[in-house]
Amino acid sequence: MPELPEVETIANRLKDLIVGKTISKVVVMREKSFSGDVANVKGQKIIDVIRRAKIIQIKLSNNFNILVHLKMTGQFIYIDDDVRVGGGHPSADWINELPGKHTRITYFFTDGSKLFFNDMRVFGWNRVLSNDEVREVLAEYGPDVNTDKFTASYLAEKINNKSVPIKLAIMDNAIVSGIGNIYACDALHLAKISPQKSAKLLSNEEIKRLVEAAKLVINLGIKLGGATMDNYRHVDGFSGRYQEKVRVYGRVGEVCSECGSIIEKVKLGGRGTFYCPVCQA
DNA sequence: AATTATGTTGCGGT
DNA sequence: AACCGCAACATAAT
Repeated sequence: MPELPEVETIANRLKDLIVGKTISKVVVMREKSFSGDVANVKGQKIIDVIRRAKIIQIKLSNNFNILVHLKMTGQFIYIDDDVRVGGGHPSADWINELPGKHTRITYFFTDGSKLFFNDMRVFGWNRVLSNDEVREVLAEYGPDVNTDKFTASYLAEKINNKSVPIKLAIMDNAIVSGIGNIYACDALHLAKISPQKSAKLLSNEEIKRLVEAAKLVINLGIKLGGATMDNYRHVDGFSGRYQEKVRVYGRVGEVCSECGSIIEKVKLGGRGTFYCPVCQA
């Protein structure tokens, strides 16, 4: 899935586009992508769209919500009267053809506009939940990486007895929310810490550097509208630009911007992990 | 053509 | 309990 910057970009744009609209109809093409009662969304007005962790919360006027996790390949594409917002023409077929092969849910609004939930791999979900149920779900997540609650002392306390590689610790959303594979790799490179290093062996100095680096790369990601490595698109179909600034993610065999060494790739927790063997020794 | 990888996370096993 | 590996699924790349 999109990580925090990608989800933030989508939630912000969605807010501008659909707050105030009323849902007239929901068409579910793939049951696995949707749970809850359609009756609780039909006829309801959208009063807000916010992001928490990597989750989008669409708040409805009846105190219910559509909670959405995009997982790996989920995407929202918004169409107003068949005119693409922004007037762009993204080249990918799965965006030009709507509903497409991977459209799992379509939300129809009373003004004729539509919101498509596409999800190639069908890992993502849309759940209709009460306010209380939403609170319960979100309570499982650690503080968002880009908030003041995520501090060096907080992280130190969370990892001081964890022997897992530090990269897996910062990708654990119960510890800190919002960091996925791309930004984990890049944050560790910026902080000059080996992704394999056991979490509990980090010095206080390293923890401080890591927290600052994570905030920096995540905030840069937000500023650039996320990273479009593959499936991620903005709500109106356009790409993000963080991939143009990526430090190490996906750059195996290329040159480290800091020292000129060749970037290597290993597997950690089953995920591709990119790092500079010299800067992050 | 079969194998491997993919922006996530939750499960079942050790 | 902490940790590891893999499964959920579809596709593209090697």
